[in-house]
Amino acid sequence: MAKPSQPATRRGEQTQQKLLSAAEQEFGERGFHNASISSITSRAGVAQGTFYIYFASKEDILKALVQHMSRKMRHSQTSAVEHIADRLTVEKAGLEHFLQFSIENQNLYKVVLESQFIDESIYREYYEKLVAVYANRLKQAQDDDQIHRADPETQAWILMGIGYFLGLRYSIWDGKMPPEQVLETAYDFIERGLSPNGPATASGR
Amino acid sequence: MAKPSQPATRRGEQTQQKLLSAAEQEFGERGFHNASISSITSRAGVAQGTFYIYFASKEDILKALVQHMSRKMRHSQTSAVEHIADRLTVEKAGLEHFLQFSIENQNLYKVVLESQFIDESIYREYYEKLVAVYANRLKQAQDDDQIHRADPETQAWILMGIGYFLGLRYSIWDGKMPPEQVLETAYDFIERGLSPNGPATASGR
Amino acid sequence: MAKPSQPATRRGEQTQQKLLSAAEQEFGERGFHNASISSITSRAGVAQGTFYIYFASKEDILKALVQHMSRKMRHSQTSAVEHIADRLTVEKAGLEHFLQFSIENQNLYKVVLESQFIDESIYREYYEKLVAVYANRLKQAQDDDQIHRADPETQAWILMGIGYFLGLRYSIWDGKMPPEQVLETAYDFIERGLSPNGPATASGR
Amino acid sequence: MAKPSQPATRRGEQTQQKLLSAAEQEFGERGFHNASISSITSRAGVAQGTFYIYFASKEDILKALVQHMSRKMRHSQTSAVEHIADRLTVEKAGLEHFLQFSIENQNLYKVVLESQFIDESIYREYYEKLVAVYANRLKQAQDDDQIHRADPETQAWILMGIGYFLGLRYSIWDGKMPPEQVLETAYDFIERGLSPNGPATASGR
DNA sequence: CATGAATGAGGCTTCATTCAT
DNA sequence: GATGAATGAAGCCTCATTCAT
Repeated sequence: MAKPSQPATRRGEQTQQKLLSAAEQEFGERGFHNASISSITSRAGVAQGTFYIYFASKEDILKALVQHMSRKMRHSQTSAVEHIADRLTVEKAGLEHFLQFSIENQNLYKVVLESQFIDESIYREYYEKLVAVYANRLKQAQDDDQIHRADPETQAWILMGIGYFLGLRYSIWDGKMPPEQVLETAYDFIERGLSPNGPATASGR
Repeated sequence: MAKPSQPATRRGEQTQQKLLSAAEQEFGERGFHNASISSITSRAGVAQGTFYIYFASKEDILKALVQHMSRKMRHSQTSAVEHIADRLTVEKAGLEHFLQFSIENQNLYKVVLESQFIDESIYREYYEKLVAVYANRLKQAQDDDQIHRADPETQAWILMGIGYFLGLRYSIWDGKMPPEQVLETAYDFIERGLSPNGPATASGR
Repeated sequence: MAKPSQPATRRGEQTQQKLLSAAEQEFGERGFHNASISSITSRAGVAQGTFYIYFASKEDILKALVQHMSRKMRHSQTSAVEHIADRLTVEKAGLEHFLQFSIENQNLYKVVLESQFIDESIYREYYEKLVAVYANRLKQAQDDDQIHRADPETQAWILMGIGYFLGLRYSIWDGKMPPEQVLETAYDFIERGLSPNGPATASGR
Repeated sequence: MAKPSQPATRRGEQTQQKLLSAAEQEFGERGFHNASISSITSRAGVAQGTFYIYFASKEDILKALVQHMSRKMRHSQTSAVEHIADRLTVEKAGLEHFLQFSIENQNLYKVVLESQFIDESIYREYYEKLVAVYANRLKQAQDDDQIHRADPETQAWILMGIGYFLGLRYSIWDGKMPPEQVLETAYDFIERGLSPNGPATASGR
């Protein structure tokens, strides 16, 4: 019942890694509920019982996977844009990078999405941490007057929403980057939405 | 195995309805996989076997539910905005309406979201039909020069993405409409993103 | 519970007939246990409940089918050979006729064979009645010194056994009459086995 | 879904054996369809789930049983007659041995018979392998001019047919060897049918 | 006579988890 | 650390039969 201890030996570490990789594939391909521990151990080439040396339960390994993806995604985002000076460009690059990352980590990404139906808290945590990264970036940009001033957290959810659906539609369903015109439209939308100079509309808020 | 036939009597129709409502609650509250047919039939006040007179399987009733929600959502969207003349206002109203609708139909909405992990095709169908509604609306607005000219389908996915995450964050997680400042930011973003007059940005496209 | 009464009207008679034919097909094609009453009624074009107007249970209609086959088979055998004078020829013709009959009544025949695993008594009755026909025929032939004198009932079981396996192998499995050389060998074996003049063997019994 | 692997330990082997014996009894006594896995496992003294460690399904264990019987029967036949020199005597001894064997292995034998209605292919395989043993024996006898020359495979089906019905009638239904006069008649029939010296019949083929 | 909705018991099968070796 | 046999609860689904209309 107690959380299994961390591996003490190199061999143990390898076994744990094999289990994580196997679970990533199994969950990604068949979904959490259709996945079975025995499939995971068999993919990993270990006996069923071995699983419980490293993970307390099926949900436990899911959580580990989501948290792993959480770190990976945030690092990926950060390192992808940290060298870009222009803040508007940053957000467009962030989207592109996210789409690329989704393609390359399809299984892990699906695991994250599905986690909301297994344990909402790990899913919320994932997005709340990610939103924090975005919101922070946006807040700074606002302070530097490089983007439009508004609630940065909401801006972050919006950007994630855009990425989410474009990612679903293209990265997950089609397995490839969106066509040029789609990216154009998306970049354009983001640029307009975030640009510090509002549109000269009559209703001009 | 044969697809259950449609009810031939009034009584049958009522039973089928009771099952659909019961499934909506059960799936919404416990999720598809934790839901059990016996819970559904017991909520509906019928015997377990009765379920299979009307639905071929657990997945079959899920599909029926998603398709029901699909129609309901599209009608709701359409009728909510059809009397609004200004096209930019339409899209903002559409978002607000969507968020309200999500709160009022939480269970059904969760069923839709989860369906992607049970049968991707019904989930895709749901969103592709919905996107068509939006894209059509946007295309016309473009033709009337009331919104910015760009790929209307992508604009539709973007708007849905914004609604999706705001809906998840507030309607589903918090069960209420987002606070004023969030809506403000979202409306603002949409208005800027769609406004026919581009923002006078330095990077000016 | 009580045996359903015989149909009183012409319409009822037709419905009963439709059910019997449907059951013959259904049982023959899918086997007794995989057959379902609802399939039978649906083949017959009547409602499920109608079945129980004519038959007390699933086993009841099986019994009716076997008894029908029993009469049909015995009539067929009798009428096929009654005009043949030579008693040895009769038995060879009986075999040929049986094989032909098995092909033409495959479904019914399979029903008979399977009945032994549903209700042994109806199966026994079927074969005991059939053996009586054969044994009677053989007894008379012996009395006329036209075949070898031995226990006629055993001779009957033997002839049925030969027919049974040849029927299984060719009529049921292959759906056609055995090749010439097989029939030759079988006729020859029967002729030798039954001929009034024993073989001139050393052990000559 | 994956085919259960063979037991890796002695304990596993024993459990598998217990399940096979339990199934033999259960199927033999109640028939395949009335038999239940839970009855089998309870007879074997293991939990229900244990069954599926060793067999993929109810049909799978049936198949294992039929194949087991197939080997047992063929070995039994072979070893029972291999020391007999006279080929006619061999076939008569083969029949007697078969009848005895059927009594001693009633349950297993019933399982074989019923298998034809569960999976025809395993039933066919059973008889085709058995026929091969007989046909081979008969072919050699013909080559040695010890029996009548004819299609040996057909002769084999005929001998099996004789055994089949006598076995059904006496071993299975009555549970004992046929009375003397029945055996006499059968032996006589076989001897005449197979004897190298044809009967001096008028129609003399 | 006929309908078809309803029943509810029963069975097969899966699988996360435990534990003795 | 690792194994793999064993558990047993739980769930989906089928189907013969009944009955009100």
